[in-house]
Amino acid sequence: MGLADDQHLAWMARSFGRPDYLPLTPEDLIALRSIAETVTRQPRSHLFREGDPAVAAYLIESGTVDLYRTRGKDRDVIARIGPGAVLGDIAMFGEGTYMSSARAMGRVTAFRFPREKLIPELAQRPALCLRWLVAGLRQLQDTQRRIIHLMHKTVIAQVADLLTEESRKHGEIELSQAAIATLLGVSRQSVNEALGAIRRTGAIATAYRKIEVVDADALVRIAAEPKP
Amino acid sequence: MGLADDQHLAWMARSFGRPDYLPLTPEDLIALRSIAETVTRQPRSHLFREGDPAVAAYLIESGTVDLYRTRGKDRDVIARIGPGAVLGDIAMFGEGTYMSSARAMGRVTAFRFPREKLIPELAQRPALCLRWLVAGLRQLQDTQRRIIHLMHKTVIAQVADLLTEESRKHGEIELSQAAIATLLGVSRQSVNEALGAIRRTGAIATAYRKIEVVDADALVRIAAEPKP
DNA sequence: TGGCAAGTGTCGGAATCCCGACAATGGTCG
DNA sequence: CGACCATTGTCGGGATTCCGACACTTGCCA
Repeated sequence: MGLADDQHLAWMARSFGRPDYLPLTPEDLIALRSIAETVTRQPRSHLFREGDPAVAAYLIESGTVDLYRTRGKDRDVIARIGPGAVLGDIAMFGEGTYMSSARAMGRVTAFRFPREKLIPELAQRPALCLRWLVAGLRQLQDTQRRIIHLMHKTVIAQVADLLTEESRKHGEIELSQAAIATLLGVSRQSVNEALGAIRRTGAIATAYRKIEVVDADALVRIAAEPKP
Repeated sequence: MGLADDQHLAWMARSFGRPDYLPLTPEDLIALRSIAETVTRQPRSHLFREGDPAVAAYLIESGTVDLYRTRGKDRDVIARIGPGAVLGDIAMFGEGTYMSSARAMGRVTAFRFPREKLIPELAQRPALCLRWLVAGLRQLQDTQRRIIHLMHKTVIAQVADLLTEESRKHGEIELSQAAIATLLGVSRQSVNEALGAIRRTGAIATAYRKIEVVDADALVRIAAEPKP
């Protein structure tokens, strides 16, 4: 698989993968947790690895997890997710393999839903199943809209959008320009150029491997700018 | 809403909207048909219109339906779908409005699943609901892969891919270059250029509002070509 | 302290694509 | 037949992005 393909897969995982996606209501989760296993992971250990058969879905309770794909000897971080995020569900329902690896960054606690337990539970509780279906489709629709907004926009707008999103989730942004480029499926140089342009507007401040959002509103405006 | 936005919406509808998407097994459909209304539409009449509240999903039994969006006085055909296609389900589950209009081209027969009947049915039959869920997510995954393949490719490869797909569905292709451009979210001139390039390879023959696939294999090869 | 790997900033050329404009041709309807 | 609209084919300018290359900075570790 070529480099370009991996870039696109990373882009996809960011756009489609559902970091911080909580498809169910608290009541649903309570029902679900009766069949969940509680798992704890020490830093730098894996929840699952890319290519493993997807036998379970996970719900992060606490801690931070990196989703990444392996390319040769490098790791491309696709997304950094936190509490409330559900991961692995698409691959699990699709009876395929995980599309990325999930590694605990700090100490992580999570709920693990094994497929052989989750499927019967859903089959027994139609309301739960139906809700999961509806939530999933709604999320799909939102994702569609999001992609439209992004895909034919200038690199500057894409970067601004990503920064807005990341800063909302984790305050300060610790991503290298190369990582941002991977997430967006563009070249590193373009990201550099875009960051420079945004910095000149005063919306952000950049440092080594760190970006600080100074003016969030300005950032949103930049992200919304059309391409003409 | 700007022109560019509409282009992207059209692109989305083609990529995400599920023309010719049959998520369920024949057994499932038999169960579903007990709650379906059979509807018949004369040529040029509508199944639903863009913006209508999405109160039902449809399964095409026979005939051809155009999905289009209205832009000012023009109609942008998003997709032309045939028997087996399910439409309107995402909007229906999401409790929103239809994102495009559906108009019968020839005489059309279809099954109509009203929301207030379908939801209880799914709630009563967990297996059916679960299967819909799994099928939907699997389709989502396929779509993701497909988009990755398409999105950072040359216009020529995109056009070749579209032609391959269309010819498989409806033998001969009756689309104007402007329509193709809308479907792909690119400019008409680029489509013209791409068609010319493909024609020169001998893979297709073009005529007024009609394209004939001469060498399907060559077309697939062109669609797979990377961008370097 | 001195490398060394990782990350950043910048340049210029090449490729792709968009956009506006215009001419030429096909189909339709009075 | 003739007017008229839709469609196709083509051109050139301009904008954006990719790519390879290189110098510089930062953080880490022996």
